[in-house]
Amino acid sequence: MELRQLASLVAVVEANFNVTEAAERLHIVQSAVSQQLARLEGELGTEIFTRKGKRLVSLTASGEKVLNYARQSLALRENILAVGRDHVDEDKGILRIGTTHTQARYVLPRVIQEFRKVFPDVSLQIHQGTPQQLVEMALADKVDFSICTEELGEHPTLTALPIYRWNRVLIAPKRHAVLRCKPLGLECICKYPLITYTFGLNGSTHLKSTFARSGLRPNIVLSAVDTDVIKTYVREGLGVGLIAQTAYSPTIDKDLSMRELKHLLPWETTWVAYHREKYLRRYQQSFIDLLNRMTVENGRIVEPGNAGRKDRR
Amino acid sequence: MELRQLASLVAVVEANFNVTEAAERLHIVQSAVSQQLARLEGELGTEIFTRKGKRLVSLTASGEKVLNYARQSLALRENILAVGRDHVDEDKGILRIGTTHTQARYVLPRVIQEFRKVFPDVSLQIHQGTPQQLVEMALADKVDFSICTEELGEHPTLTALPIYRWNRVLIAPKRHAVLRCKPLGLECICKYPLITYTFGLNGSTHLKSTFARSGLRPNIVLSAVDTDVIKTYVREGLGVGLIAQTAYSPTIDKDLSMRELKHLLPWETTWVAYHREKYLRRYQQSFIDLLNRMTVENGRIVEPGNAGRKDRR
DNA sequence: ACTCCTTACGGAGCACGTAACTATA
DNA sequence: TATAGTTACGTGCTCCGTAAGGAGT
Repeated sequence: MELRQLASLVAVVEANFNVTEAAERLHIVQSAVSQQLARLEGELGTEIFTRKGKRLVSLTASGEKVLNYARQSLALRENILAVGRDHVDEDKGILRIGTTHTQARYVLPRVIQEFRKVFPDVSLQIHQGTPQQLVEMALADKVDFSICTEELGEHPTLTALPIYRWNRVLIAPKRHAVLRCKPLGLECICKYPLITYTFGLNGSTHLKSTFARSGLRPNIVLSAVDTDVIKTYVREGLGVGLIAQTAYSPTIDKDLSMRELKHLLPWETTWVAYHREKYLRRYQQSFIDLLNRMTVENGRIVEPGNAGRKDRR
Repeated sequence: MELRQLASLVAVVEANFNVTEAAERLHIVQSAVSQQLARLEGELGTEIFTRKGKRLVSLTASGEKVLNYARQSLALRENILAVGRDHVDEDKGILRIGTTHTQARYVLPRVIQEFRKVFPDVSLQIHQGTPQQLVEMALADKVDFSICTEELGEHPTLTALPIYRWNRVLIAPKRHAVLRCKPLGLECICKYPLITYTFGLNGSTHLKSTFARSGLRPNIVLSAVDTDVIKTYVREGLGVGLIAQTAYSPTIDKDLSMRELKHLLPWETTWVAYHREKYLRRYQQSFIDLLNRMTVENGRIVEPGNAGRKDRR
């Protein structure tokens, strides 16, 4: 039994039991994949797939077990290859980051700039997705690690590290009625149509329950995955925006008024997470270290990688 | 990179960097192993071994990491093959048990008899060793699981399950002076030369500290790994024996007097343990289930596999 | 009719074995 | 000098590709 055969098995499953597509992903012809599968089943003396005539339909009970082990084997191969690449040139390679729009747009630029100074020969890939997708991507090694606020902290096969804590701010067009509320409270905010992040993104899960606990039903007229979209509609006068403080820029957004809501809304933690068994190359570890040293002051990222405020949590 | 290459790497390390010996274990010629290693190092682009001229001396830093992953890969291959064998004939195969002399001689026979009734086509292998060796054997998959009283419960990469609790009895020739002690206490026992298990076997670690805590220094004139050896010397009049209650047979040992010491000496737990990631075939799981259902009454194994006393722990 | 999988067959490459060479103890 | 490892080369097997055949939608 060789890894080649296990790779065929995994590829076929990931291609929804379409052998032809699996072959394309493996950059070999379809018949070769068929042969590997036949060889594997022959060697194990058991059917891995259930079939309908010649078509593969699903996995047998044994097949499920084998698949599980096969995936782990291939992950180990990746680790071994990574050890090799690290040794050949430990400052050169690819870094694949999975994250949400908001992180990619407002948080990561400073970190990435810092990272590029130290590792100019590492090419960066940013893969965007929902928190659920980011978990999948980290588990399947489609990305080296994922960064976002939800989902990451809970999965048992991911190692998750907290990066920073943040809260929301309210944004509204200058002279909007909400700005006259003194003091600014939840009931007051709820009087106006709200625009905020789509449920399940950027910590909106906690947000919802906070309003619920106060017995308030916010009127969310629009939700978006994307802070820029929210700002746009706030500018259009569609409503009042609730966005991450890190996403508010006093210079770019000077046409919008901002109010902090730290005292009203729950704090969120943004995490970085990677597969528990993954070998991290030196520069990957360095990136995570940079994230950990990242300092947030008044919701603005001050200086990743310097001494800064260390007592952040 | 294929498993064949990783197998060569592991074999060489396990043969103390002797390529010739590794080749013999793999049932191929030595040059073939050399080639596989060269191929692996070539593909990784890194030296795995440090060399003295042509001879392999040790692993490099990368080599250590690779070896670690390689071992895990090969363990996964074993699991996959086991899934296959389970499917081909789930009641047929080999069961390799690692254990100490005392377990093999006094505890396992009843369990094994029961097991053979259910799985007549499983061939059994008993491998004996010290608790330390048994841990190694379980970790390296030289045995399917290990059974003994010490060491097993602590190792993090082993799954350990308690089987039964036991204590020691005192044995002495009929009419020996120690038998006249009423009540029988530790001080009294310490007046006579003692014969018991060698340190690190059959729970003698706890035994030592119990005497120490009472401020007593037992005079252990002979220690053995083997209960039968202890009995022999007790019969010779060399001293008083402290053995596991399960190892005393009223019929065979009717020339020796026995006294329970439950109230004086610490209880020991005998464990079964296997590698945390190991796939257990059906009959292996069944054997462990049998061990778990094993019932001990007055230190005698009553009936493995029946209802019996279930409130044992 | 089209897609998809299997099987047969041929060529290229890889693995293993033999053997000659080289280096260490 | 004996032992151990590398390198060279030949043979057989594996793997991949092409292509034909059968099975499902």
